[in-house]
Amino acid sequence: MKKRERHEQILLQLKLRPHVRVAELATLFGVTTETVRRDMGDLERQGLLERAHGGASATHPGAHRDLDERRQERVVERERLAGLAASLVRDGDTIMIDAGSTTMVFARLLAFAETRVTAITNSLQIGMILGQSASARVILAPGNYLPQEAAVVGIDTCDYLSRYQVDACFLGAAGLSEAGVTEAVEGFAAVKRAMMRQSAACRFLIDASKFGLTQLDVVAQFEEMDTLVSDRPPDRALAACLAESGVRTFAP
Amino acid sequence: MKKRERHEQILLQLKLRPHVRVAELATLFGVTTETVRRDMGDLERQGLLERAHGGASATHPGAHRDLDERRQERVVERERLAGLAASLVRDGDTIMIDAGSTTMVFARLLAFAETRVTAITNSLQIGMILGQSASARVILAPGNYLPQEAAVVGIDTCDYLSRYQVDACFLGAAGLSEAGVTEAVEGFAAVKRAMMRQSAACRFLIDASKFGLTQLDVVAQFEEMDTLVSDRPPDRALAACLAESGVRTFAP
DNA sequence: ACCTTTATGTTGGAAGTGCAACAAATCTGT
DNA sequence: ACAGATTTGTTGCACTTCCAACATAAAGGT
Repeated sequence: MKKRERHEQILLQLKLRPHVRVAELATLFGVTTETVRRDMGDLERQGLLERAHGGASATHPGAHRDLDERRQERVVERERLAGLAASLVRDGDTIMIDAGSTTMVFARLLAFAETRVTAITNSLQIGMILGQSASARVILAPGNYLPQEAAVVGIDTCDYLSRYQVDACFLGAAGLSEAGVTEAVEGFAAVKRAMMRQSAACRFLIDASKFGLTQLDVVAQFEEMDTLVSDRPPDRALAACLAESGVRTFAP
Repeated sequence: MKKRERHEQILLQLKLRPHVRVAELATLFGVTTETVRRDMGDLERQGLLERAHGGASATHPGAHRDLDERRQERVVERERLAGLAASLVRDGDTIMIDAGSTTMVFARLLAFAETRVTAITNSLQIGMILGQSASARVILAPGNYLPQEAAVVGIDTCDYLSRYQVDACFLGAAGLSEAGVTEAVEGFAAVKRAMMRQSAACRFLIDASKFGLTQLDVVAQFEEMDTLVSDRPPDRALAACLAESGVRTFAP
């Protein structure tokens, strides 16, 4: 087994569980612990994992090249945003949840709060997180798997969603500007629109760093939004657009 | 600083970085390493973190303790079995893969071998593993999410599967005896049967520890099996049954 | 084939960690 | 105040891991 293979295997393992041990991988690969240690050293220098005593951990999902301080601040703010959104869900609600890093935090808080919900999602991670909670019922949509996002998209996904009618949908987005809500990942916009069609209320979870950005796919006009949840109030121009279309905005 | 406070702090830290160390937290909190160790033990029992040598990691979204534990067992045998099964797949094949710890290893080897396949599965983990491979196309079935197995089951799952026709299905099982192939997890048997109906060939991946065991749900009679892949040849009686029904057996 | 570079294995001692048993301190309900 | 439960600290020992230095093996280029 070559070095390159081991490196890939280590990273693959870390996608499946948060932590691997040096000794464990050494026996699995049939090499010395020192070799695994060196492998981990290489990968750590590339920023692909984080070393720990006796093993290594996956770098936090969604950690690209942001400064640590910003990353921490963002976590806190995103947590608050998601907390606001979670407070909009009541026991017994049926909801749809879109794939995304913000909605993932939302799902975790929902699971933690043990809100009794039935949730339909196209995100595998969100399904797994919310599925941990005994008080949640999770239904996963089918479709073509998108590895970068750990979600499914495509016609099957949209078709399947159209079989349900729920109280509300919680959607993330990559941009919010005068053009409306926009998305960058191919296939996501269609899924979001499908979810909107099947929901009595449509709530967007968009953190302030997305304000003013416009991406390729238009997901929704202002008129189609019911609620915007964010970590900061939008600026003048955006706030005017939102108010004009009667979008309720939640922000600390 | 009270216990509860420390617990919250530990979890907060784990939201900011993937891994914390016992010693580090001990000095931070001003308590003994033993205390931190106990705290981590508590939190681990609640499934809120994952212990590691010298520290703890955040539970990875989508990591599963029972599955991880099961994966630790019989690694070598399972690897060999899965390798045999993977060698039965050719470039361009369309296959269905059942949820299970053995089939998960199979999927990993398939991804590693970069076999060009289109795979349909009801297992989220298998979808994620195989989806990593650029040469695999993964289609996920919908359904009710089963947290213990990280898979979906139910009528939707079976319905959806019936829309496809594939070259082969690769199924695990909890028991193989004179009664045939049997399964213990509720809902799995129906999915396996649905997969069998849509496949030209039906291959069972069953390690030798399952020989002689009979579970509640009968998945298949011997006549319905095409191939058995295992890590050891079955004993006399079982081999006779298999031979009589023309089941091809692969075992080292 | 040769040399150079790289990768891997081996070793021994230092340091870190886990565990269990016990003791001390603190909390809790009556 | 008291007894009992819970929590925390202490200690000793076994085990694991780390690190650095060196030896060996494999790979790659000319």
